[in-house]
Amino acid sequence: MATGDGPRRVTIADVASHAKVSTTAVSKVIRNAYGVSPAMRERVSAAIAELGYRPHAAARAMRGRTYTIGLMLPHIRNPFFADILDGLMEQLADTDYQAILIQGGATRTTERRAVDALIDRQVDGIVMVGPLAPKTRLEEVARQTPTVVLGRHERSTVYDAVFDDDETGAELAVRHLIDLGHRHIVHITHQDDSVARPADLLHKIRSEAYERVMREHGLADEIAVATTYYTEEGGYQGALELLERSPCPTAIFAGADQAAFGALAAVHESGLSVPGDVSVVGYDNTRLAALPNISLTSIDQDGALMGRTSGRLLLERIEGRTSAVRFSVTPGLVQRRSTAPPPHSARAHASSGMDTANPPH
Amino acid sequence: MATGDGPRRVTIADVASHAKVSTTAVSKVIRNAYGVSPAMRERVSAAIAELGYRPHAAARAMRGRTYTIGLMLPHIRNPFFADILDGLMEQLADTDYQAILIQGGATRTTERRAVDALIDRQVDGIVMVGPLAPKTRLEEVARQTPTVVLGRHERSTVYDAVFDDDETGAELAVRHLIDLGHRHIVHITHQDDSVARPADLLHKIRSEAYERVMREHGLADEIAVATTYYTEEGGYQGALELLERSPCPTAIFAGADQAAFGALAAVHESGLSVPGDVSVVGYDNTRLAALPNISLTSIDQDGALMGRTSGRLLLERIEGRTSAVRFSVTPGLVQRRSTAPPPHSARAHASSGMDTANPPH
DNA sequence: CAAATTATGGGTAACGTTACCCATCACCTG
DNA sequence: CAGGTGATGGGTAACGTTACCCATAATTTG
Repeated sequence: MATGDGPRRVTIADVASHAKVSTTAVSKVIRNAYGVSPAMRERVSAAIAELGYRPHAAARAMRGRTYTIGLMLPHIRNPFFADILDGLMEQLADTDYQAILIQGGATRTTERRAVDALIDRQVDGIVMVGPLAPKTRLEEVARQTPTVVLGRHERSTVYDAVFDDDETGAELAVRHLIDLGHRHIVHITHQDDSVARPADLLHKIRSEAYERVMREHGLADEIAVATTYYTEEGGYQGALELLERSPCPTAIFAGADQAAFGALAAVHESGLSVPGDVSVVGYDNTRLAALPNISLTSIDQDGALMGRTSGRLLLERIEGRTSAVRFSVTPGLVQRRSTAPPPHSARAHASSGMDTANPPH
Repeated sequence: MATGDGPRRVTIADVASHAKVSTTAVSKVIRNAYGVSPAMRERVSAAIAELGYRPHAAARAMRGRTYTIGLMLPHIRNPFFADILDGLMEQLADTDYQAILIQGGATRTTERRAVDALIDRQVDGIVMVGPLAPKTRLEEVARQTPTVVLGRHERSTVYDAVFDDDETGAELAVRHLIDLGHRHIVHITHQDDSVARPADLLHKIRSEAYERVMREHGLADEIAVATTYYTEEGGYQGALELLERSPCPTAIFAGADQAAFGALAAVHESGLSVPGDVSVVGYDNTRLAALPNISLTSIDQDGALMGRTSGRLLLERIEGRTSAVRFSVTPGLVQRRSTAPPPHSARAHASSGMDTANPPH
């Protein structure tokens, strides 16, 4: 190995000899453990400051805590996750804990590798955002390390769950479109290779709520779902596919803002206007949705609150709580200019279908 | 501590006794070290597979490598960073290395804490994206751990540098606006609390190139810079401030797409149209810029390439390279519909052509 | 005032892995 | 065939920290 290691790292032993006390004493001070006199604390703290000592997290990992929380995100591109991270870091700010992120990717395999990496690095707690793994795997992880699962709905006794009421959120979106007078309402959902029970995955819940509400309003025949991905590219492809239907849909409910952005692009490229010809609703109410020239109607869920809560629950677990907690946030509709009543029956579309140019890359 | 640790972790000793060899032998096999016969390799591999052994990264950290690369990002909200991460992960995909991320935040203090956290966790290499720290600090880090600094321009003998030619990029942007006939061109830059030499920070380089090009075209008197942040909010505030000038600017060059998005919002809110009244140029060419109803002219820099290169350089350093490498990518202008000639004092060019940027009303 | 209790500090053995070195053994040389 | 040379496998001591336990001093109790 080539690490031209500079001056040797300051260790607990250096601090101990400098302060003329034992390493045990130093360890107790830095951990705020029981059995240290104020004088001792003072003395050791001074030595620590003087030498610029920092505990070696990797060494701690062998014996005690690492003061590290691992956050597994499917992908960092989705700005909604930034809200979650902000919340988590806010919660951790006044503690000794550090958050590290790892990208889980789009498949169970890559996700597993990522979470294993977290476990191998001996993090004290794990937050998994929208994991694909089956419940058994989640519980296996949770038995090794305190875990919060964010975005899944199943009930477990070994991990805590934080989620949005996706059922209600999707219902708000579809109802909003129906109330505006739409009937040809289509949906873009997310494809995954998960083996989890569909009822526990947020995208399944959203898409099933879509179908349910449609049926409840006598629109069973209008149900059409494109199964692509909660990404721009996925939304773009899904919308292109759905816009070829006849009659052409007048409203698209995308399961995530990212997908809605792609859908907007597809609508525009098809020569149709939003919301003149097609209304679009997203989910997550990311900041981008509020930009005036996107102005996307979306379902708001409080990502920062979810992040803060995840952090809090993890700290509680680390401190010893063993009972499982479920925390649910309530979504709300934020109406913007991407939704409007459908065009009147006798309307003339610009020729649809033709210009399938380049996807936004 | 409450970790209800499940079954004890499989260790190298378990593998050794199961395969009836020494722990040393197992260690050699998993590290691909010299001195193992094919038979031995076979035998140990079988035992590893059978027991589902995974090396304990935290324990490895005490002796050898952790096979971990740490990526420090100022903030994950900027989608440009996702490109960098994609590149880095692509480069690492076929190796044993894992990437972990850490958010550095907006100040030197938080950044320092983040990078220290990486060092304490004994990562084998660090990529720092747009760090605020002074060069001395970067070199201090690099002496402890192989380091790539991404986005800064200074020359160092202890770390590798990967960056975009920001000078050229900014020049492309400003020239483009000048060529279109603009004179009242303003700039939005990023504020930081760095103590680095201004000439080494990418936002300084961009803003100085803006001023230089303006001067070279006899537009010294038109120079106006808002110093906010490379964020949506920053771009919004900066644009509001700049739009109050008299005469009103006809073009805004934002130092980053994120800021440009905010600027677009501000322009719209001021009742002005893009590009009818005001042209806007961004930097980074993030995917969002390509969305039809944003359609932002931007300077493209290949983030994935920068990420891949960072990974490669780090692996080389870990393998023993000690000389310093500098890698520069060349930016290019991607013209979209957010830029057009300035409105003419008295003429009937009446928003010719592209009215596209009108928000869906 | 002796005995019991509490408060405080330190010694030591791990934790799981790897670097370094040594012991063996088979195979070449000349 | 003695001595040398690789190739292969294993023993052992760290790495920096903390949990557990014990020793001592200080205080309270009966």
